[in-house]
Amino acid sequence: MRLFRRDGYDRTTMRAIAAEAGVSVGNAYYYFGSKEHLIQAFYDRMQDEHADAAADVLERETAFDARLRGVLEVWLDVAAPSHEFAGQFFKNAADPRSPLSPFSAESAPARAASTGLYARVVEGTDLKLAPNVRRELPELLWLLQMGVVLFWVYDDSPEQLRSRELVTRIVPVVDRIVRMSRLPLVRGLVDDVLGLVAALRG
Amino acid sequence: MRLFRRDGYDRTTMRAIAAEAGVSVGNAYYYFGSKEHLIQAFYDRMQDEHADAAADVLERETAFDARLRGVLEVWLDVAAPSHEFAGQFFKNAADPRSPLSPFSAESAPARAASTGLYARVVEGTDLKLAPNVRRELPELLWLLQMGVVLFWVYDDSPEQLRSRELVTRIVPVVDRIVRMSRLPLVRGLVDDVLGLVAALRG
DNA sequence: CAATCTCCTTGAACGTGTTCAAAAATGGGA
DNA sequence: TCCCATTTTTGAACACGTTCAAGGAGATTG
Repeated sequence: MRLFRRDGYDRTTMRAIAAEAGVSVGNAYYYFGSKEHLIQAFYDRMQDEHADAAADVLERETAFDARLRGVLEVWLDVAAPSHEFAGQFFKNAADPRSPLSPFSAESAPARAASTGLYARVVEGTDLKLAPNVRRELPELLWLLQMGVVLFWVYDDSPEQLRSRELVTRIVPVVDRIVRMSRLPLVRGLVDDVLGLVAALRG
Repeated sequence: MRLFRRDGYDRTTMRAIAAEAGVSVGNAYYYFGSKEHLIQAFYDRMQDEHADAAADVLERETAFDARLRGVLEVWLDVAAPSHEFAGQFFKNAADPRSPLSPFSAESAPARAASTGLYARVVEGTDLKLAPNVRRELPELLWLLQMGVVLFWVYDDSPEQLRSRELVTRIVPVVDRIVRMSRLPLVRGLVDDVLGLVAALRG
C-alpha cells in the first residue's frame, strides 16, 4: 500500500513490492493470485474504516437526511487520501469479469455489509414507508453510493469539492423523493421502479 | 476487429494484429499510439451504426416513449455481436484518465453526437415540457443510455435478455416522470435535480 | 535417527505491450 | 541521373505480470 500510494498502481511493479517485503517475486504470487488481488486488502480496509466512521454518524444523527448525508460524506473523508490511486484501481474493478467488480460473487460479502449499513441508515429514523420501499431502499441507497463513487473517481476538482457538492445537493432530493413515495400520484411510479429492480436483480 | 471479435481483447496480441495486417509490430505503433487506440475505430463505427439505425426509428415513430425505446433497443441490436469483446473494452474505457472514457475531452465529439440524437428523440414529439426540462433532457437521456450500457456490459444473461427487459420496463417509467414534471408537486423536485446537473457539469 | 510428506520459497523463463535506433522507401529538386 | 530530406518500416530489446520446475524447511511417522 505504501508503494501504491507513492508511485501509483501501474508504476508499482511486483518486483518492487516483493523486494520491499523482503521476499521473492514468486513468493508474492504464492499468497496473492495476481497484482489485482493485492488491491482487495486495500478495498477491505477502506470499507472497514468507512463502517467505523459511519457508526459514529449513526449514533449522533436521527433524521434520515442527516444520516444519509453523514454516511456519504464520511465515505469521501475515508477515500480522500487515496483519490489518485483509487482512480487506477477503479479501472480494474470496472472489468465485469474481475473479482474486484462490486457486482461480482467475490464482492458479495462486502456488498452485503454495505447494504446493511444503509439498512441502519433507514432503520433509526422517523420515516414512514410502504413495506416494499422499506425492503428495497437499502439496496437503492447502496446504488446511490456507487453513483457517488463513480462521480468521485472522475472528479478532478481540487480536493474533490464537486463530489462534496454532489452529496450535499443530492441528499435533500433523495429525502424528498422517499417522503413523497407514499403519495397516491407517486406511488404507482415507485412500485414500477421497485418491480424493475427486483426483476433485474442478480 | 476480426481478431478482437474472434479471440477477445486480451488474447489478441499486437504481434498477431501486425502479422494479420502484413506489417511489423513497430509499424502498427507508427499509426496507432497504443493497443487501446485501436479500439477507438471500433467505438466510432458502432456509434455510426447506431446513429443510422436510430434515424430509421425516429422517422417511423412519433410518440416519445416509442422513440426512446426504439433508440435504446437499436443500440442493443448494434452492440449485440460485440458483447463479449465490448466487456473487455469497457474496462479500458472506465479508466478516468483514458481518452476512451465517455467523459474525456477526446470523447466530446462522440458525446455531442449522442446527445444530439436524444435531442431529436425529444423534438419530434407531443411532449409539453418546461423550458429548463427541455434544455436538459437530452443530456439526461444520454446519461440513461450510459446506465443501460453499464448494465449491458455486466449482463451475462443469454442474448442479454435482461438488458432488453431493462429497456422495456424503464422507458414507461421515464415517460411518466417526464410527463409528471410539470405537476406542481413534482416541479420543485425536478428543478432541484436540473440545478444539480447544471452545477456539476464539466 | 532416518524417511517421508506437506508447506513454503526461489529465480529463471515466458509472453506481453511498448520503444527506438537503424534501415529502407519515397519524392522532389539540382 | 543523382542527392538529400522526409516519411515509413523494421525487428531486436526492454520492463512488466505471471508461471513453474526445482529445491529447502519443518513437522510427522516408523
